[in-house]
Amino acid sequence: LDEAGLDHIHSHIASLSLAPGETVYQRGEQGAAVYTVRSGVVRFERVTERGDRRIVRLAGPGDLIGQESVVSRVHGDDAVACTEVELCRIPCHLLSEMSAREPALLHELMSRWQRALDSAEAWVTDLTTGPARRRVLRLLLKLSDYTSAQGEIWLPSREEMGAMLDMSVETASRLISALRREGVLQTPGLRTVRVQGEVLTRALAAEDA
Amino acid sequence: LDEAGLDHIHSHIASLSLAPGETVYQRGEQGAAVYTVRSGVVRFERVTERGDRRIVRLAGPGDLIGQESVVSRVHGDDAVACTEVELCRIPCHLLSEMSAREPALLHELMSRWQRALDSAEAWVTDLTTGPARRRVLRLLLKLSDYTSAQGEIWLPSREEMGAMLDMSVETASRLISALRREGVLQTPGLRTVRVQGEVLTRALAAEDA
DNA sequence: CGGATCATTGACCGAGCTCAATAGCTGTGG
DNA sequence: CCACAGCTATTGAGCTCGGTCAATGATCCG
Repeated sequence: LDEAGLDHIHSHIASLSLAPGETVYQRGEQGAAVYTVRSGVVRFERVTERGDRRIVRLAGPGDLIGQESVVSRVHGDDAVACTEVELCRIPCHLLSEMSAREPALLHELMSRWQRALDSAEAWVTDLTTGPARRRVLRLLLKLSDYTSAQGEIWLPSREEMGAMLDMSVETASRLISALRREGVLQTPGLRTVRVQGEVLTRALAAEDA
Repeated sequence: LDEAGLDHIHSHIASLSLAPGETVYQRGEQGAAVYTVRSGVVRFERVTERGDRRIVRLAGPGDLIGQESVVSRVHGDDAVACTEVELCRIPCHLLSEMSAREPALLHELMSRWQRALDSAEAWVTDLTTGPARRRVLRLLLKLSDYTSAQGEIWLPSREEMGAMLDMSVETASRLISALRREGVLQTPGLRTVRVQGEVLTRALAAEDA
């Protein structure tokens, strides 16, 4: 890409930051851009027929979100910031322009789609299977991918955990408390958790035995 | 596309049919082709750390499977025929050739990816949420999308239902029996089921109330 | 006909839900 | 600076849904 091209691109890419709870987009909207996550965690949620929220996937640094806009599909879920989040907003028309010049970009785009699909399928096996305690441990393992520079991991509210793992807030709370007592995790702040990967892995192995 | 082009394509596209239980591909393999489903139902399954099978998604007529091969990713799950299945096998190199000539094809491909992602996310909200009876009813609703020409719907074995809905075979059996007694469904054959959409919808509404 | 596999049904029990009370934390206004 | 209101998290008590174990039918071949 030449100099003028880069300028053109930058002038159209906006970076934006969201506070926890703010939404990137909502179900049913027709988006005009895709976003890359620079920092923080974004959740995708849907509402069941019965009316309860269910979190179906997470995205973290490096992930692409809102791809459906590229194929002119309306968003199928709400995308909401879980933590402080920094995003890059890339308009779809820009993406089209760029990919016309650089076909490898399309390959990359498809690759991201597959990554999202993978993570949605893994969600089912990891977080909706087996006893509650195991699901909580697997969630912690997944969240540890999003460890911050200071070595702290975002700990969802109990209600969020419930929506991710399909359990009541009480059960989530009981299990986190139990793990704290057992020394598997510490909670320096209300929304942060610290675990030793080693200990977590051992706890999971014990669970799966 | 000209005449010669079509010949070229047809000479490379093979249609194949699988018996129930035969696999299209396996986890970890590096596929060289994608497949479209012409008839029948294909399941995608993964194995949890603990060793139990979990079905994470289904594909039916019109769906594309094995897209990950396009971006040179190994398959993340096993694809297995649930029923008698007819597939079209499209080698990836052919897909590349064609999409170079016809860019709309790439758009279509991405659209299929999004459809798969959608269906994986819907799986979580529909089939892993709430009490067992509700999950069974929602599964029947989903399967009714694959109703055959004779108005019969494929009914999974109880073990398969267990792997889809994360429940024991006994619970699946009990619930199917109960629904049969209540007149919500009939099972003319062991692996086929007949339901009135109307009745099913009402049963679900009662459930969600 | 005998053996194998899958579905059904029963009895019992425990994980996790519901309801309810208590404890912490945060912000707001006096 | 303190008191109070509004959340969220924690903990307890009791009950139910669904799991486990086990026995009995139903089907399908060989």
